[in-house]
Amino acid sequence: MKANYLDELNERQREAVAHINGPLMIVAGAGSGKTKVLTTRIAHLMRNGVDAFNILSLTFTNKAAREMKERVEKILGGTEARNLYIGTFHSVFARLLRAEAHRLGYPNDFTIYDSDDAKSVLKTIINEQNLDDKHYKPNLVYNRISAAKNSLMGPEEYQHDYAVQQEDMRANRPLTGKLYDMYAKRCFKNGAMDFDDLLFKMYVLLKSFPEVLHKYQHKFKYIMIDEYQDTNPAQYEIIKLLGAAHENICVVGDDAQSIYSFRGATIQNILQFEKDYEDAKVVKLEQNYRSTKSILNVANEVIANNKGQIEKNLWTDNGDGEKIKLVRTMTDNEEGKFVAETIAEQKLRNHYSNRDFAILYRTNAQSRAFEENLRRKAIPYRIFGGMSFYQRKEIKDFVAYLRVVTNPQEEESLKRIINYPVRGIGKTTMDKIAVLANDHNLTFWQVLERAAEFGFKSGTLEAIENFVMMIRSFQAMLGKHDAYEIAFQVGKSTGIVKELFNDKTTEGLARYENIQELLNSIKEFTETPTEDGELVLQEKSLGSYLQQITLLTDADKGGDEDSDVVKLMTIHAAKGLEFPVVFSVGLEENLFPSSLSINSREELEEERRLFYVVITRAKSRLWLTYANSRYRFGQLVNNESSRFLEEMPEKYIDRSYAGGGAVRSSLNTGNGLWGNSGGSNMFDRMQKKAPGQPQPQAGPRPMPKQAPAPNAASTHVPSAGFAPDDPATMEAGMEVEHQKFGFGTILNMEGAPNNRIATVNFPKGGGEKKIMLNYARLMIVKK
DNA sequence: ATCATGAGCATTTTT
DNA sequence: TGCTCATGAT
Repeated sequence: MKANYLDELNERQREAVAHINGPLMIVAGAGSGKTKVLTTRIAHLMRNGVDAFNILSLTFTNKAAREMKERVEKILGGTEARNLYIGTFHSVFARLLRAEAHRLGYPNDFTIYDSDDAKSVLKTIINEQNLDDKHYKPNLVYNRISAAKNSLMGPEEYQHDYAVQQEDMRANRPLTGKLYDMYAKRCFKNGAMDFDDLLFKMYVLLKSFPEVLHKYQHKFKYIMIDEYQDTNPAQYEIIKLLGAAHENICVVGDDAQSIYSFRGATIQNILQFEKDYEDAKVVKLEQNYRSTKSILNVANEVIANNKGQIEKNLWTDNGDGEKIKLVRTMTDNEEGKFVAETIAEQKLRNHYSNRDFAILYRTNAQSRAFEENLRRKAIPYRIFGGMSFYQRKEIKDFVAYLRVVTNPQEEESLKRIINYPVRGIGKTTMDKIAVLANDHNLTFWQVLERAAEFGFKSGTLEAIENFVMMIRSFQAMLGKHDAYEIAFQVGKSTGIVKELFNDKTTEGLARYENIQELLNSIKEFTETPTEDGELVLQEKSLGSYLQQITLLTDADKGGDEDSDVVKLMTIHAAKGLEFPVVFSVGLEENLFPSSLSINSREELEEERRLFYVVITRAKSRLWLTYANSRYRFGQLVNNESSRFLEEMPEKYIDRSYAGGGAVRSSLNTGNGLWGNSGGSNMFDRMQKKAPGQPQPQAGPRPMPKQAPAPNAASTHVPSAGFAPDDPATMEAGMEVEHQKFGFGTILNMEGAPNNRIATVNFPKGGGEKKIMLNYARLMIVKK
């Protein structure tokens, strides 16, 4: 262990680290060295005789957990750090529940449902109840159930809680409570827990089994919680229970960065800490090591508009740095173009690498314009978030097999795979099975196992029996083989891998690669040495693998972690990260703040905290951009600039960039604030336009893509003797015919030789289109 | 039973 | 706009 680890801390940080026993709250401003303090404190505890096995550290994301583990290891050296219990709430509780679930009547190999799985179960139930899923939208019902669980409210209480019932009545969904009840029962029957159950059931477990509570209280003598401002009531109560015996609870958080109330987090938890633990020590970390003065001052001034903050004064020794640049563009696409160009320019001017840049937005849907423009300028990038690897169809299908193997009572997965690949067990048969299962009070799997008793047609019966036999053969491997061996066998015996391999379309190829990647990740899982303490069962089993992956997000799928790429992500996903140069984009009313969050002070303040978070991600340079108009659901809409822009102190803002940026208040003060008066006229003109009218386009770009005349694409009749030509023989400039789009000219060719992509202009077929030649066939008309 | 087509809907944010 | 789901044709 490094001897001088305390010397590397400032006074406040040292104070926090040195506090060993009793409750401690660390109010850690943005960039104040929070992770350093947490990790050093763990090391310090161990140095002072605390056994690593007795330390529990809970984080919010897997990434944070991993980072913490690594940093503690670095401080300590050796392997002791491996005995620490560090993980997210969800993953740690999943692991504990895996050891204890039988007490609650769940199989220890219970399945974890992600939100898609959960909604799918709900949808089934809603339809079974003959309710209209347009009105009882699975999404909405799921959110209600989720909120209930996060405040530890079970189906019984839910249905008897007057206020809750009133809300459901008002929303005209009085049966929500009933659905909650049925959903909970169905999950139980399936041996499955959703994300919220991992917290809820953990609480129930500790509350109902004093001996279990005692066991873990004794085990986790020291508890640390990161991002405490984002905990919800369920997490709060669990911590309270676990920590009650020793009260060695250390929470770290920043009320100014609480941005997860939509998920049930309550800022009250952090504001209340001192009341909950009267002898709590409070340490404030107020020195920021990350950002320039300009950036930090802007952030401070913005967040001062929120009420009820924990008082703190974040300051920095860093230099003033450049002013924050405010940029207005006409359209979302120009916003993308501006950002891409600025990145290219900054790379040259200030010798930045791609990895130094982050583009941060409010919603995932905003990423497209940046992707396109970065690609155009050949700047490598990576998008974090969005559709997760594990949400892809082929992955879910494959994982469904693995789930059925470990937990055959789980119906969602069973339904998913029973006829994939096609084996003649279609809808009719499934309906019949559902009825049988219901009538005889059996699970689907039990019906399948006893199919012979129920008079299926002989062909169907044979298909079912083969299926059952196959699954059983996998199950027979469970005790003797690790996750990879079983998964490999599944891929082989079911024919999935072969089927995807034989699919030579682009999508088929991608799917095949994804499955290979999944198999690789399973292999990697089985080959990574075990690093955990006593509680672990069979760490390399298929069951424990499945337990993990549902809790992984795209961002956790490491690998090219430090590759040199520009990073694109939502502001939420960027919390806890820092970048030399940040582009905070889409700063418009209705987008940021979101139109859904401007109806109450609380919601608006959360949006403002989000703005605070994005500003404080930046180390040295910060661009704030917004567009006058952008496409939303295919509609061009005009937006005013974000109200938050008006809350920033003028002296740190540079409005001259890119032809000047405008803020609403500038409109009132007339002209002259902008470096470029042409921009102002343009802006005025835009504002005066009646909504819905076509907007003039600025710049050299052509008018927005003309919508093709209705049916233009479908009226083309292929010439007699239409025969596709070999893609390899095609070149730009040729005239070609497409069966649907008609005649056109190839403008450009790109892509690998075996996967060429042509940009073709079809005058009568909807204009420019990108055509993947491997499957859209073209005939050469003229070379 | 599978595919193609079109209607309708969606956007907050994520473990 | 682009995706998902339901529907209907083959």
